[in-house]
Amino acid sequence: MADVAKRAGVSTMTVSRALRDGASIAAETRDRIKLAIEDLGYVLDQSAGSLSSKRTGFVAVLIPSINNSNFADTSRGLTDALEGSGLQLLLGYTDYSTEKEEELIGSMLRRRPEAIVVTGGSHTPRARRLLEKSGIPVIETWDLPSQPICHVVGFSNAAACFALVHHLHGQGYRRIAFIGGTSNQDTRGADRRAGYENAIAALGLTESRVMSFGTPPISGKQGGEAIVKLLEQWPACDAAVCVSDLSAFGALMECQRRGWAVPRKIAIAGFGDFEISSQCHPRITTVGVNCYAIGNRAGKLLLRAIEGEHRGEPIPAETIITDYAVITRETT
Amino acid sequence: MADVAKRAGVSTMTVSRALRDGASIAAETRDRIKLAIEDLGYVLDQSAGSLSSKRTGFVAVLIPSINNSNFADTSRGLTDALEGSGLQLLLGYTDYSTEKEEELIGSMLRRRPEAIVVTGGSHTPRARRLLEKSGIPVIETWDLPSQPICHVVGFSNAAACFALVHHLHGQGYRRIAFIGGTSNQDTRGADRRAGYENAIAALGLTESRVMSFGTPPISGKQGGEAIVKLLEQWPACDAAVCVSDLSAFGALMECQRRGWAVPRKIAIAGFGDFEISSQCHPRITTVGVNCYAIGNRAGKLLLRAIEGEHRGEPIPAETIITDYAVITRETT
DNA sequence: CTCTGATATGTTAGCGATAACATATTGCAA
DNA sequence: TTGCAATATGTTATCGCTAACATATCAGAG
Repeated sequence: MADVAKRAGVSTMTVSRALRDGASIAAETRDRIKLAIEDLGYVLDQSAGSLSSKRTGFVAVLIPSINNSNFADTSRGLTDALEGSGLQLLLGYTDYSTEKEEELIGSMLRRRPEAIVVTGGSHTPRARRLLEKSGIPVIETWDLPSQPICHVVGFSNAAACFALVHHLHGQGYRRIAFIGGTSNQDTRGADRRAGYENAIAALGLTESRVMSFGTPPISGKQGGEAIVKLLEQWPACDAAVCVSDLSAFGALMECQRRGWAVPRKIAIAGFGDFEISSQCHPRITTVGVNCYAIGNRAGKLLLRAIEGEHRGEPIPAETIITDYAVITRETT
Repeated sequence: MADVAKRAGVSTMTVSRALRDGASIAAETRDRIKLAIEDLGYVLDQSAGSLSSKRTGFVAVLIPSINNSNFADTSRGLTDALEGSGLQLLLGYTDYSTEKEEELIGSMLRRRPEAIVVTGGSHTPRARRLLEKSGIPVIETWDLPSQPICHVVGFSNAAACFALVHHLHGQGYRRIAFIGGTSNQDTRGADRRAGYENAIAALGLTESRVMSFGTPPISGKQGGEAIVKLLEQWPACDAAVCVSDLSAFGALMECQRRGWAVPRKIAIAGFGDFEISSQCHPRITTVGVNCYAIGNRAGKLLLRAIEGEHRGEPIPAETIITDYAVITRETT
């Protein structure tokens, strides 16, 4: 920057001002500096700037997996909300593990993000402590934690799954099963299962049929294997609720492969409204959960929170509940 | 850090050493410092550290889209390769636009990454200049540029698509069409189309049938619409090569919806071997391109390059060609 | 008992930018 | 013409950490 300043015949402070907007600087000087920058191929060092200004321009975002169209949509919503704000996403993948999340939170905080967005409301005690003491706005998403750390943007996975089972009951299905992963690490999956169990009880259905198969997130392939095992164990079963659309899709395709009519022999429902569910044949009944909106509203909330923090007037903790809807299609 | 130092009765330098491994420090002192850190809830400020050590620990990665399982696999490969190295990905999405790429390269370089990975070999002139002058290892992936900037990890999209068409010809198909997006911004898509055209010419087939539909990346829905238009325009067409598995899947599902037998009425092939292609019914013939390996090998290359850079012995530009293979399944 | 080299710790001086304040310059109302 | 606010630029002192060098301590060889 000193080189640029010398070449433009100004001080470094003026160069610094030329690179930001909102600073008072003569148009002519700015042009001269821009020229010098172009000539020298200078690129601002933002880490140095952050150190001085105490604004890193980072937002830390932790999602369970990159390879999941739901979370991809959420981070797209976030990216879009932050467009033009000068804020940059620092993305991390937890692989559905709270231990990995804890580790990632640590390494993220070392970068001094201005806010942090996490997926879900269950964390290791240490992770929770780190978040609480971080001094930056924290947003928990994709869930409605009973004891939120700060802000929340999400919905109740249990209620959404309850609604889905209720809907299937309304369609006349009575022997409804649930297909999900084997672990409780995927808390959203566990919540959905809880919603299923609640619905079975509330509807007065006698038997709950839970087929746990594979480590979450369960794949399409595992969904296919699960439905075969399900029908072996409970041949009379007339509907299967899958923990995600991906497993529902796998189950559906396996049925087609075996010549099992869907929904005549067995109905299949998913969760998440992945793109694939509206495109495959037959189209899959699912719960649409507005992933993009979760990210986008979290992004907008976070912008307000950061601005508040910066002006010394922190905004109070907010809980934004996003909507979901059962989408009836051809598999039920 | 000064607080921690005071509490542990040492200097800040010793605290700094306690936080890195490889530094000479007494185990007892380290424990005392760790304790003080835990008590005070201190979190190292890495930006300040980077400024001093000139090592930011960032690796910039630009991919066209987050919502594409191919690129998701590539970044997973990268993440895995970098595991434990202390390097952190700085991910950016170009939306298949070179303008956006240029802008992103600028904002990434301001963070002083230690290496940068870009997708494809075509960039705006300014973007190219920025990369060349960046002074860090640059890796172009997913392509074999004729004039690489530095390192390359990829394959020839044209050759891979050529091989696919050749394979279809071997299966007996003669009136082969290509379904892709309308723009040339997606250079990998354009390369695949070129490979198709070359193959048609090389095989002595008389007519090339290119159905361009929608802005890349074309969706499953667009794939479905495209195959309908394709068969309207060229009813005798007996096989369709789609620019990606997603569009192939959409086309396949649309055929099923209309009761068109695949592959009897028309064969369908994709590109990329997305998970979906091996799970749907019938399974889709495609070209497997080893996305994970592209990311993983790029990651390992980059580690060597950074280390070389750091030791003052930059490694020479490398070109790693990853393999691909036509995977014959049930749609052809 | 001294000397040497290894190990452990401290001191000083930045890294490259910006905040905060100081100073020049300008325009325009009185 | 004078004075004062608004605008444009410069100066100085950090931001929080680590490199590089300096110093202290100690074990073991001679």
